[in-house]
Amino acid sequence: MLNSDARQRVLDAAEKLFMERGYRAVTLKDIAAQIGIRHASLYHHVPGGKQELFIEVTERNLARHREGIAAAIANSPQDVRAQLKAVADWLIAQPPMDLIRMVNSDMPAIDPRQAWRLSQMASDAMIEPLHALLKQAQARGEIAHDDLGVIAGGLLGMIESIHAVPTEALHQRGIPLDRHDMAHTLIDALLDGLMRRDEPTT
Amino acid sequence: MLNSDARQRVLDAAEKLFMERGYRAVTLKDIAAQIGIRHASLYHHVPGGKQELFIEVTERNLARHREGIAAAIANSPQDVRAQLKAVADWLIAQPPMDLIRMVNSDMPAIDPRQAWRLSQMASDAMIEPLHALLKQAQARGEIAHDDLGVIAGGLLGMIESIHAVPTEALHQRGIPLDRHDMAHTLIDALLDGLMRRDEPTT
DNA sequence: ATTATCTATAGATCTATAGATAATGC
DNA sequence: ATTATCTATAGATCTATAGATAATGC
Repeated sequence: MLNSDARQRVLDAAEKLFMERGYRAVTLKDIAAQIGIRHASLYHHVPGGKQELFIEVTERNLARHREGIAAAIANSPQDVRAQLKAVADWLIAQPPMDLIRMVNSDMPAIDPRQAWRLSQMASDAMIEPLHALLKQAQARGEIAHDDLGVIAGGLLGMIESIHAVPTEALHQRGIPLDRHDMAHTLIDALLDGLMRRDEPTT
Repeated sequence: MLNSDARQRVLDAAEKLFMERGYRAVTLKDIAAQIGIRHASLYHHVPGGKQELFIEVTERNLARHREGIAAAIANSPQDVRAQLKAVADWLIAQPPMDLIRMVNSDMPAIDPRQAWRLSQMASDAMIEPLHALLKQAQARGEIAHDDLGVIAGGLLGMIESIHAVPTEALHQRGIPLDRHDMAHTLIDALLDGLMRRDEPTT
């Protein structure tokens, strides 16, 4: 069986660790330890070794992101705010997608052609769907901006930055804003703007 | 001489590489190679070894960020937009400050007490100055929001995300938006909001 | 003289392979 | 029988130390 249950456990553990810490910061022993086997046993499921394992699970992760984002949008009303919040909720529930680390640390460590391919996939899976969402909202007249590509990237970075808030920090705070609330706050701010608009004089 | 010229070169190279790729992804050999010496020679300047080197240059980098951000603000007019753009210009000129990677990959790899200390420093150097900037703008009546702490974090993530745009991508584009222009675009968007506001009927 | 670098090497860790043993599915 | 795991080990790489050699500053 080329796609056994055990193989999936290997891929799941590898995906979680690689996405969380990056290619070089994860050893095969770490991955094996997480599912309670010896690292040599990994090769039975992934004969290609560490690099191929990384490439496979990164592809898998990006494909899931593409689907998850698409589903979040599809299950929301035709409204930028609702759609962006649905996307954010989905992203927050995932392991961090650290594109800065991917570009500057992971990609230089693997085969350049594969790196290029993965970078393309990342752009297609993460930036493009957001860009499309924004363009459609613009077509509907909800928003107005002429650099929506740049906005899509910044929006993603803004949402993902919530993954830099350590988990404990959320519990020990006075008013425990959870990650989803934070994401919604950021989206509202970007849509409505921070500038104070003078109230119409009553 | 405890602070020789050669020692500074070591720290500079280490800082650049560690900030770019993260603790585990940089070897002492990488650092030595960048300044054209053998890795064993590093120990003459940094007897504490890799971990202490990482801690020292991370502290240094965070201190520089604190100063650089403060200076950018101090040299700007009292205006949120100008101040934020000055901060962004400074950040864009620095190596990426990948807080997601720091929290999830670098910090778990070093001594927990040092990790806690560095995390505090990062918050003080990066988030606090932005938070203070926003609070003052609010006090001046320029902006209005009641979660400026969250906004400060998101703003930082948004600006830093520009470091995920590969350098080549900037050159091969039709209209070559440079990183500074992108940062300014994002700041304008956050201040003004994306929502279309109906023009006053003429 | 002191400071900076080098060569050589130890010991740990990491990726990967080979071949034996255990578990599972007919 | 086939699939999954294990032990043992090779070879590479990594951090770190020791002691020799080269460069520099009086």
